[in-house]
Amino acid sequence: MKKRMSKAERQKELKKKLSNDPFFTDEELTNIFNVSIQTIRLDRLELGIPELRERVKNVAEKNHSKVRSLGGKEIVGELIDLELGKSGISILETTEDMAFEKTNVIRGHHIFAQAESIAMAVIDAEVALTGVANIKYQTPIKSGNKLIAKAEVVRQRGNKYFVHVFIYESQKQVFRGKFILVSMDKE
Amino acid sequence: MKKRMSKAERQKELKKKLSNDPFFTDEELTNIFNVSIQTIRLDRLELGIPELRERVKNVAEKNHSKVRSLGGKEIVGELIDLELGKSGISILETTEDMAFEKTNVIRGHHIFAQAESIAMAVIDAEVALTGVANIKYQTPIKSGNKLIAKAEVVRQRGNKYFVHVFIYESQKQVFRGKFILVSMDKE
DNA sequence: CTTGAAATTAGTACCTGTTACTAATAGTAA
DNA sequence: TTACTATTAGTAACAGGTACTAATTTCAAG
Repeated sequence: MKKRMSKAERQKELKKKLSNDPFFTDEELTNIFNVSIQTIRLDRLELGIPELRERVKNVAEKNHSKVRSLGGKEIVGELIDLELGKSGISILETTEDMAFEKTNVIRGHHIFAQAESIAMAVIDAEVALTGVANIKYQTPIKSGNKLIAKAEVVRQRGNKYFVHVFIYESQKQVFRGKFILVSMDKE
Repeated sequence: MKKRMSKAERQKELKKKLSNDPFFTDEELTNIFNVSIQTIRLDRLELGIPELRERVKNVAEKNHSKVRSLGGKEIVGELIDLELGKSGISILETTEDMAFEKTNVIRGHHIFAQAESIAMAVIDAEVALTGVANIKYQTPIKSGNKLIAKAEVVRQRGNKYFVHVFIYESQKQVFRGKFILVSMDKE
């Protein structure tokens, strides 16, 4: 980036640059755009772009408060009732970032994760592992809806548990699945 | 938090507090623990906890660069081969945060997500939705392993696609699933 | 009670990446 | 040439620290 571009162009570039990488200091930006630090600051002011620390904080806060939809938490959805070894209920508030951008339809694995999650929660064992699952999605679900998952232990044989999970969205069943979970209590 | 606790106790609390909420300034911490700011700084020094800005930056960086294992990206795993409408291959590098803390066994939905993802990728249609999936997990997978998913379109009827997905970990099959995907090209 | 070490507090200089402001200079179009 | 915009320069102040020195408090053991 040697050339000096026009103000408008520079600001457009600046905006883009910072939106997909907010970690630049003003000083680093002076080298990139080959203008003085004052110009950069003026640009940020005009564009309403906050300072580095604010930008970084925003990124951090966004990803911190998020219930870590998947991966982090051991349970997907909010556990609202649990009878260990028998049954359990969980609620999952679906959000935009669980859906396909174009259609707003919730991606299947989120629903699956909620189901798997509640299925494992009801098992009265330290650690469980999904062995086999026979699942059926019934309706596409748009983001913004609350999903209520009900799990029931239907049978137990040795360290194998058979759990049925049904997920509803405003009375309508939208998912059902049969999970076979294997406890691995003693290694 | 009125009481003055022992040094050891305070440091334990401090560590915990900052690990699940890194956004406190030293000054805020003085109020929480009812000690001087110097003590807080000494504690952080002894515990090797960096300053607020560093902590925030770390959170931001972690969640920024991360391939957003699930949710963000439209594809889970790295697409390495694709013949649209026919077949596709993807690789997923499993990491610790996809696994259960205690056992290091990868959580089922990550595997499912990879499978669903590659299944949808091979479909020659703008948007697809998982209709029915009949899946089987075969072996527990420890984190750190590479999963290779192969998807194949076996049949197409109207806007319904039948896709088989197999996932392997070093030659061994660890998952198989049959997906029925419904394209929703024209609303 | 006294002494000595650990723990805590105080205080200062300095650092980064800024905001907020004032003022000078360069570029450009009428 | 003039008027106006864009850019640059420079300074004071701020938050949230680091790094260091030094004083003060606490508290248990002799």
